[in-house]
Amino acid sequence: MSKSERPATQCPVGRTLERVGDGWTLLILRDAAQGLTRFDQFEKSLGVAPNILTKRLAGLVENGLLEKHAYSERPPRYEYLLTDRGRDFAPVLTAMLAFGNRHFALEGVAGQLVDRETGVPAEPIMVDRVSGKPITSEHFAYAPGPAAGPEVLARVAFMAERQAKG
Amino acid sequence: MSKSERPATQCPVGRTLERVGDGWTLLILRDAAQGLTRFDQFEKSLGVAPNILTKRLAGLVENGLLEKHAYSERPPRYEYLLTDRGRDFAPVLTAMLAFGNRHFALEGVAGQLVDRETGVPAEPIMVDRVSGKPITSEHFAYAPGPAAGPEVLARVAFMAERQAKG
DNA sequence: TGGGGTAACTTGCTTTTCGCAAGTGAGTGG
DNA sequence: CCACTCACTTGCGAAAAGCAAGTTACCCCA
Repeated sequence: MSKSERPATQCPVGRTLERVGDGWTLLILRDAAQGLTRFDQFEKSLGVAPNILTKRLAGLVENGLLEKHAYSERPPRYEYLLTDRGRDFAPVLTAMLAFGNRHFALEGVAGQLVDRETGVPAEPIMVDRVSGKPITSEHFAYAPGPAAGPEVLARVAFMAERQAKG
Repeated sequence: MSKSERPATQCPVGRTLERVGDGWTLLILRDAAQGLTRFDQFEKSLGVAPNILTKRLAGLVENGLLEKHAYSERPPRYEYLLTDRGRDFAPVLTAMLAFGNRHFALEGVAGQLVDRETGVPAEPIMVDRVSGKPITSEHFAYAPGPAAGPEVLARVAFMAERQAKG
């Protein structure tokens, strides 16, 4: 996507995508969630070019999802550890995992989340933490928040108009 | 990322990213979920170049998330409608929305999901549909499925080894 | 009948980014 | 002291993205 200064969206999805909405970045986060920490581990696992990896790791550190930590001073060696923010990204990956299994597991499920105790595969869905209601368009709607600017308001207005008509 | 034939991952997250793991593609899906259907609506909303938009829409159609539907034959006019598969992608966007609001809403929340009846903002989390347990690494682990090949098995083995050590 | 507008693109060109290969620095192991 | 590991950087050609303009096929209005 363009690097040039586009006018900084307010949309929370857009905000997320601006920072981590890159293929390699998401794969790095997947691998980090599975316990990879070192440059060459990511390099081998992903088959990514080192210059690209350097950039993506720097971006993740800059945005606070990874922390660069020296585990050896001489020689200088680093590992990249997930921060709390990075760990908090897990639901996005979980949602992608579930979606991939539902739609792109042609030859059957290759990897899945299972209950540690029972071994039963999970069926991850999104619910509201408080009410427990599943997040569907039936129960929930996109609405402006306290900081909503014209961009979001216009979008919500469009959706409302659309709902009224059709 | 590279278009050249890399050896087709089995990882469900990887599978998903291969097909829709592109910034513009994800933004198109966001907009489609909010009711946009037409070429020029996406073009204006996203500020994306038309040649790029054409490619992304074609990719989404090819992967079965959108359907190209003629709403006028003369002149030929098309709209792009979410398929069931496309609608099923919503949890990923919801997870990104929640993540964005938790971490990148500097000046306050601009857009959020609210309960249609009560107007109370949702706090979307992932749970197992059957047991209702929240999807955390405490309760759930990544495990090979019936179709797991060496790639997934090696990854799981690595994670287990890592867990054992500390 | 003709000028303007809309919608959904395509084409051509420039700029940016990516991917690959090779190189570098600071060590460790034999 | 030679090979090897790790975490990179540099240089270069290829691929992709962005921009502007053009195209097709209508409809509307006077």
